[in-house]
Amino acid sequence: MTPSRRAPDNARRNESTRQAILNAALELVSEVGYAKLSVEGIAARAGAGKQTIYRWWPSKGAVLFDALLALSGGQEGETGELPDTGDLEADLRAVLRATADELNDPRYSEPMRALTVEVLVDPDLAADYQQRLEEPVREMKRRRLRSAQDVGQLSPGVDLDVAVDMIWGPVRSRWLHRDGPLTEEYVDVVVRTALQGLRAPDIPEEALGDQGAGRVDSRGGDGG
Amino acid sequence: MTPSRRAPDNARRNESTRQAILNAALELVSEVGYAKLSVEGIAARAGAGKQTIYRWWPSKGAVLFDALLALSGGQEGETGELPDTGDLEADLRAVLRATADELNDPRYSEPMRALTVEVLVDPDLAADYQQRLEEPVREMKRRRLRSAQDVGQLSPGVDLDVAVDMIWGPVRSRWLHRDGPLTEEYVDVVVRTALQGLRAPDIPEEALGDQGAGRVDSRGGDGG
Amino acid sequence: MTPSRRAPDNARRNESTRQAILNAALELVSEVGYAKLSVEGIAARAGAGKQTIYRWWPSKGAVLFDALLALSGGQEGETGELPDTGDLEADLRAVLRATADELNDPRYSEPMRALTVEVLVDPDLAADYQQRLEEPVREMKRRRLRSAQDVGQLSPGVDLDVAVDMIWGPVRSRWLHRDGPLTEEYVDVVVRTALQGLRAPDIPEEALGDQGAGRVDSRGGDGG
Amino acid sequence: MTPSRRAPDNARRNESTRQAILNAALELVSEVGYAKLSVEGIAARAGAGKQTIYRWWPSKGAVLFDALLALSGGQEGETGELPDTGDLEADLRAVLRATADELNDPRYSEPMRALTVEVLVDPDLAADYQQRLEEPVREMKRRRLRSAQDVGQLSPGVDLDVAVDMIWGPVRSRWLHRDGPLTEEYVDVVVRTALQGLRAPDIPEEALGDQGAGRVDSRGGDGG
DNA sequence: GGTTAATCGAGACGGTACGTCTTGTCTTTGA
DNA sequence: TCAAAGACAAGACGTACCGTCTCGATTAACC
Repeated sequence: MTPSRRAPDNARRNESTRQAILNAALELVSEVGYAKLSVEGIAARAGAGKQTIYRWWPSKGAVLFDALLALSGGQEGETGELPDTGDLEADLRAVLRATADELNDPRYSEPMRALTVEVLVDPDLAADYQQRLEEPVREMKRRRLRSAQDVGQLSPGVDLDVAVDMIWGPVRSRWLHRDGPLTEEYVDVVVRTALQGLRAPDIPEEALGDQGAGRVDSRGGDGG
Repeated sequence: MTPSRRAPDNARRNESTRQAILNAALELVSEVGYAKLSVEGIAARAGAGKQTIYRWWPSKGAVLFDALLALSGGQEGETGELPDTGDLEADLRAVLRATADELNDPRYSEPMRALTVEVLVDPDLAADYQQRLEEPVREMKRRRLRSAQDVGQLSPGVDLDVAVDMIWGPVRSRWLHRDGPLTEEYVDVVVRTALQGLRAPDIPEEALGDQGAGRVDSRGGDGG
Repeated sequence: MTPSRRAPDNARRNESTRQAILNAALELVSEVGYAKLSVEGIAARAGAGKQTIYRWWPSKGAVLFDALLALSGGQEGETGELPDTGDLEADLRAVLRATADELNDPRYSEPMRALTVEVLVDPDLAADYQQRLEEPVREMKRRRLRSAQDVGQLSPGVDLDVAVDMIWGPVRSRWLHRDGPLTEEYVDVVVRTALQGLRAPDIPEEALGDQGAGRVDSRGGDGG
Repeated sequence: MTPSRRAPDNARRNESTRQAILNAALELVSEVGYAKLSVEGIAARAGAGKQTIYRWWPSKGAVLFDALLALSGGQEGETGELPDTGDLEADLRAVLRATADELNDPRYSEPMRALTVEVLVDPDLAADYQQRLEEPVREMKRRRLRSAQDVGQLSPGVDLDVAVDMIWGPVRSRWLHRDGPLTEEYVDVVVRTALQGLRAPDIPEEALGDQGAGRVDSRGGDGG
């Protein structure tokens, strides 16, 4: 895109100030929570002027978004791939356990929850989020499921977006709404159930390995 | 509970003022959105004093919660039951279609989204919400699923909370995050998949009745 | 005047806060000068909210005006009279010496200079100043001079506004522009010189040529 | 003066940019008034960088001062002389009528008022103004009055600075404070009245009591 | 039925943060 | 090698709401 007449000139941007602002945003959101996060506070903590923030970001949500992206090291377009060992269930289990670990770490989880909530509320931010994070990630998930269809581990008639919803939806939901703890057992059961259905007879215990019983205590104290 | 020294005396409460405040809150949240909803604005619209609001509600989220409860006509404890015709899949289909209809009506949906988001963010409100709405409803869902287990329509080993997550989670998630439209086809596929699993071979078309193909176009324009 | 719907209700005004604001304004204008005087600073020093200032005054100049009025103890309409011992020159000398004393006291002089300058620059404030201070004082001066005309100490043909300008103009000018020190000697000479000019009998009309009468309508519309 | 280490090298100065800046300052001060005049605005209008202004002028007041000097065509030191036809009153009348004409022209008057006010408020600018404009002009006025003393049109005992104040003070005051219109009649009356006072023979010393001599040292260090 | 205590509309108050504006300095870039 | 362009830290502007706090003026309950 040709830089428009009014758009700030990215080349002149002070990178160290940008870093200071993103760090300040992350620190403050951890310390005081998103509701009490303020542009003034970020600027003060970063030793920056407020105008410098307003020059480059449209809202505090956008600052936090960039801060989290930088934290995940995730470079813009770079999506990567989900693991594909040929065993869909095992791969999904690994992926979701890793996700659960991240979501159980408050340093990452609390800012992430704040951002997620802000995205629900700010349509401009939502568009950005959708384009730069949500859609690439969802496509990555679809690719892994398509590959599973190719090798007959997933019904060929299944809509891949529905499949993504069935597998990742419950975990995201439980995390976001704090419906219960995100344990390894929980994600394992979700993966297995999504793939086999609730109606299916229980898998014999011996087939489960050390993942424990098919029935887990999935509800309990939140701890938070 | 004995009324404490400080608690306001419910008996003296002016009911018409209460109604005016709840109505004003609903109107304003539709007109300007939750972010721009303010206690001052509600008071002005309702022709009430700010103190009158602060006397009876701890936050604007709490006002909105009461407003939505009143809107749903739902009286406090009264839970009701999910339909139980003996056919679990048909019953769930009916329930979720009705839910989808509600969530597709912006008059109900937008304030509801606002409240849901506020609950994610305000722990005090969350506790109230959990106790007065979330838990009773979840128990109602669990009861229906338990009944299905009793008649062998659901695997006996399944954790009922996980089951609730598998069935309602994807729909709630898709609605809240605006991942795609909440069509009848979508909820039907979710119900069927949750019960049968993604791995299962496609159900023969003739068995589906007029619900259409097993594969639906579940993604597309949001419509909202 | 009936209080208009939107005007703040003076009865509810917190008098001690008002005093604190006026004091803070006076202190700050002495300490940092008018240019660096800020509404924020006044509010902070007074322990008041900014809105409280904006509720009651339209500008920092207006605050300072009220502060100086309060300082002079001058109650709104109450004008008082200049001394009238029967000796115009002696009376004027006494009055101007007292004025010079005030203007030589920086505690009064510096805020006064700031206000005077602001009046030159802010038309809204100027109107207020004109009505509440300037005009009543000028009328008081005119009254004293009129009385001198009655007893033959001032030429009957002299325009009283010109006379006021001739007597007080040089002093005000020298003070405001810091053209030199305001000593007793200076004001004495100004009084004597002005009166020698003003005391003289009218020049015969025929000697004036076409410059018109000795008495001109020297006051009137400003013309913008 | 030898250019100090820090002073910009005048030889390298871009004259057309300097002109553009002075013109922009004059235009803007007419359009928006001094209060809303900003260095940014001048730079933008002149197509110059802000730094170019800050390099050559210490403040926006200094820019305006130079702009007005350039407008009056007045070259730095060049003072000129007041007319001297031998008739003091006629000469003063002519000079003050011309002054009044200038002050009645808003194109000149409004920037001039702005500058005058700024001089009252900015000591650095005041020093410059005093040295480059005020004092040379006052000396010019003194010269004319001294010449009048020599031919007996002005009392020999009169302090020339007081005389200048008596003649020009009321006009400057009336203009600056918008006390009334600056008509030909007004300036004529001021001149006549002032001269009648100043022309009079000195009052015998013994009549003055202890107020001291008729001639006072009315000028001197400001002390501030 | 009169007393009395709480609620009500209203809105001032001390605050915090907003998003904008300007200042004066520093940095990059293009001619 | 200079000047335009403009990013930057700083901080005031005037506005919007926050949640608390008086005010009188109704109510409503209890004597």
